[in-house]
Amino acid sequence: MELRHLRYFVAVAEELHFGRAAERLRMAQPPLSLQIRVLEDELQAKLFDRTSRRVVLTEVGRSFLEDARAILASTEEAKRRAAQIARGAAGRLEIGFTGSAPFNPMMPRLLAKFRREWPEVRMMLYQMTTAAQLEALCDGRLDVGFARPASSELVSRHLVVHRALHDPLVVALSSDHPLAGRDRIELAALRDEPFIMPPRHVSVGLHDKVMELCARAGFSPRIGMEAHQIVTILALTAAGIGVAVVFAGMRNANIAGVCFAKIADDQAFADLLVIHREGETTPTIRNFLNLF
Amino acid sequence: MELRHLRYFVAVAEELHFGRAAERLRMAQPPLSLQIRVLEDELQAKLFDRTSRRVVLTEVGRSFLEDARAILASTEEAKRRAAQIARGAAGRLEIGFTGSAPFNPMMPRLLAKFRREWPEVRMMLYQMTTAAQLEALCDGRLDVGFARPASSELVSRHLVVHRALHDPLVVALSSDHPLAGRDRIELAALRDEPFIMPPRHVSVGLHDKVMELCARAGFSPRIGMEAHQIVTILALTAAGIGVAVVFAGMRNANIAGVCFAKIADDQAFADLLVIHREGETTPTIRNFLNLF
DNA sequence: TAAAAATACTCCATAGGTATTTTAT
DNA sequence: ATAAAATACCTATGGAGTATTTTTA
Repeated sequence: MELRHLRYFVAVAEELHFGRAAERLRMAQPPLSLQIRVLEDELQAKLFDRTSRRVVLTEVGRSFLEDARAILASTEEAKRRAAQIARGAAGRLEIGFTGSAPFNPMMPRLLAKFRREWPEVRMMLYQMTTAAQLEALCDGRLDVGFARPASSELVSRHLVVHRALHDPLVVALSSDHPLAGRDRIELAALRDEPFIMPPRHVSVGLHDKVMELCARAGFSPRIGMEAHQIVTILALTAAGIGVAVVFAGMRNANIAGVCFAKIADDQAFADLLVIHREGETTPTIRNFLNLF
Repeated sequence: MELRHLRYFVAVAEELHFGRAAERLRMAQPPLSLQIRVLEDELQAKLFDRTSRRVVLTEVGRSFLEDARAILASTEEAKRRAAQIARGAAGRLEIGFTGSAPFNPMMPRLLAKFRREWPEVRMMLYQMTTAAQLEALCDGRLDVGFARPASSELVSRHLVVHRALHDPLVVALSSDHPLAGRDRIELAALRDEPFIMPPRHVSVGLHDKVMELCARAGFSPRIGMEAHQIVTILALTAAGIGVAVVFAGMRNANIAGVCFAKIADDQAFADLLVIHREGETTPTIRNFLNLF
């Protein structure tokens, strides 16, 4: 059985006349009769009771007409959907992001813009560590990731990065801290403070960057405590347990008892990157990247 | 697009290997590659990203795979359903019956038996006058009818009758009537009683039969009242308004205050007939008639 | 008898086969 | 170097056309 048989059958069932149906199908009547017979043979059931004077649907024919119409409609729908996805106007986009990414309004704004332009694309959002995102990007579980990998994490992977945001690093201090309220401080002033940091394996980029900045300021930071989540780190600084270096976007976290101060070092930044597979041709992904 | 394309596509999508898919489809690899390309051309979208080393589904391909599987499953389902209806094992059976028919357990029992043997067939039941049934049978709105037509009603219609039940006619009397309690009475004994009857246009068969029986008993009945429904006629006899001749099955109506008596005339019967179209070949109808 | 479906046959488009080349790891 | 897809070309099945016959209201 082929869709042709269904198309022919529906035409005859609608016209109840082989000649007119053939005309509508732009073909001759005999091959149409033949194909209907072939269909009947395959179904092992008569679809029409026909004499030379009139053609009527049998009970089987009435049932099969509904089914045939539904199947033909499904194929049109499938074609339409395929074309839509090919244009990037439908389908799914798998998006990874680190816990800190959405605190800067840039990322939420970007997602909103994409939604506005491509409302039929389902955006799937997954909070993941940078390392997990790189892994997932490589084996196709993610399409784009928002993260701040150390350049060492990118080597030999077929990934491309794109700077989404120039994100300065700031110092987070308890409001009770003597330096609280300063607009800008030298890292060296914090040489004796305990630092609160993410474990290196969770956030290689930030960890190494802080180490590098401290080294340049002439000291090696004492790590007072480690916490996986940036918001946890901020809560700990609010409690006066130590100081931390975090992304400027975290000012938006609005955690009570925390003050922020710029760092007097022009290398004090950790840009937010959008990461995707090299040579990715999926239109949905291309549409997303074209928003920049 | 033809179902063949979908079958081929699903095979390749499942094997992710043109050679193996071709083997599974019992065909050579080159025509398979060609047909997939034809499909892609029609959809105006690539379904696979393929190199000579590996084949992977594109986003469009993943979506189209779901659709293709669903469409192929629908066609199988449609074929299965058609075959079932062709065997008479599914579909609908339109059944007409006069108000009196179900009072004899024969008809309910028959329906129950059919339901047991062909549980997937939906029986549609319509209470209709005999004349309406004959009309509906002729133009296909009914498949079988339970009625007692006068033979004059059947002339020149392409209908066939089958005796479902030998149904004696009995006299219905009020319990207060002097003749109440008799097992069997002569119709002549009722010559002075008002008769309660259905209007002739509603029930030609019963009306004419009563007239004929009375004529043979040597009188012409005085029609005291007319009522459309047999149960109404019985209620009126219970009230002592007159006597009536009804089908023996109506004893089961259990209406208080009514007595029944056999009629001393061997022509006092009005068999219940099953009526259907001549040369009807629908398997559902054949299955129903085969229950006799 | 006339309208319409079925049959008989013919033809050619294209699905599918075989042989070979290209490509990517 | 090799496995696998693509390309080139050929074959033949069967879908569609034309002419004619059969059927039934």
